[in-house]
Amino acid sequence: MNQLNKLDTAATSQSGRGRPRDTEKNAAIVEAAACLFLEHGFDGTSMDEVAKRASVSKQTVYSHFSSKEQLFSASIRAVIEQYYPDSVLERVETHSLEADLRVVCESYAHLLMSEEAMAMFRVLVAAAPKGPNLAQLFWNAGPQEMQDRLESFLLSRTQKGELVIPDIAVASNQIVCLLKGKTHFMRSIGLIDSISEDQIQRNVDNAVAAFLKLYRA
Amino acid sequence: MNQLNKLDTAATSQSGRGRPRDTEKNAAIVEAAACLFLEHGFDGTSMDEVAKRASVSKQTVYSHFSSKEQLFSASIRAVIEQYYPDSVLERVETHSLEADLRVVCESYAHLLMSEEAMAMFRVLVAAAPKGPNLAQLFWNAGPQEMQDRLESFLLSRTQKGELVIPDIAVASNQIVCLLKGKTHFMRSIGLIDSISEDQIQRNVDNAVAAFLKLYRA
DNA sequence: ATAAATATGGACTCATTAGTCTAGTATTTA
DNA sequence: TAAATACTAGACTAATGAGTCCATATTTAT
Repeated sequence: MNQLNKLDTAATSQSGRGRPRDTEKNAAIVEAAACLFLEHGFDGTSMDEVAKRASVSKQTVYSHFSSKEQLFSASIRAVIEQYYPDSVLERVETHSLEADLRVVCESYAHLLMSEEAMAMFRVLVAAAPKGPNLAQLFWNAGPQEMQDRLESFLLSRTQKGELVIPDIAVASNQIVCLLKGKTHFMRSIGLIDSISEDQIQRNVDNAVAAFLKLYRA
Repeated sequence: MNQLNKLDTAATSQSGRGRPRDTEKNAAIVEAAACLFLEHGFDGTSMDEVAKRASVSKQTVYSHFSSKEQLFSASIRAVIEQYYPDSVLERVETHSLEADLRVVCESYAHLLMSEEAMAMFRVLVAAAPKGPNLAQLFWNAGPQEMQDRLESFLLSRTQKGELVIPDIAVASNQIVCLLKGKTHFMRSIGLIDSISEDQIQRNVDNAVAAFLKLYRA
């Protein structure tokens, strides 16, 4: 299997003269590829399918992206980039600690368990042998970002004296783990293929309760 | 992709007459297949490789297993069956609650994070589209089994009055989640490819500390 | 013995798929 | 207007891999 390294450059030349590449077609290709890769994985997606879905000739695909690996990389990157976990934290109405914590947890639980996040996770698991580049990218844009915001939330509540947390990094990690529960694992291996709002709420309940018992001042 | 259903019968006929199938060859095939599937996944493993590795002709492979899917299923099943999470719980010397809990957690953390468990997880994630059969099998033999034993341990300590646990199922789940921490996730996507004893210990420390704070009488 | 089954190794079919090539058309800039 | 590049449709190459076939040898029950 090809590694997915720094060698991953854009396709062909790009000097002023001649007809420029069609950016809409480029977008269509990336969009189609992202969709197919996320649904069927790397091996399960053929370049012909991508071309067809993007309503573009196969040659055009290869004119924009030099190889399947490169298209894969670009597509996953694109998905990750547009994947802004919106910052609930800045919109939290300060009612009570518990109420706010609940809002944050609910929001994160939905994000963690979304169809898109699960699909991304599965694809990255399958792509793991191709090297850590994509995984790193995803980690920074997704989980790490989320964790940072969570930590700043916890920090502010600590400074208010509402929480007492010896190690904030550990604490925010615990929240995430508790929110996933066993559900994330079970969905990953296809043991269950959707999650009910009910189940999410149960996870949130347990996480919030446990967290408050651990760290409430 | 073929589903992996009940239709999964053994290969050909099996009536008294004629040369019987060589059970050693059968074992060699399963062994080779299991090893290759776990290392390279379903798509990444070819039947020729399996035959070669088992020192057997390709035809023999097909005489024992009617298709690649069936061989896959049989191999993974075999691995799962020989996968007895040994019962630390019955060998726990009753010192203190904390000491015993620590032993149990350490043992489970090592199991959860073992190369074999991670490989199995990755394979099952990739095989998820083939249906929940294998996932179910794995779940029952692995995580579920582990959880049951953990619950009985917690129950006995509850009955001794050392712990106060409103919902034992939830509690044992929490232990497992805390033991995995973010490490399991990161390894799944290949962001890190091995785990240090040190990191395991940190996870155990955190899990035990949190758990005792939550449930100690 | 003889029939029925397995085992071997290698050749074989057939489908899929990444990637290339060609020939013609459409755009864009110098 | 001419050179340069992009886009299209489809044919093409080359490799890979699942599954089959065959001739031959071996093992077993009747």
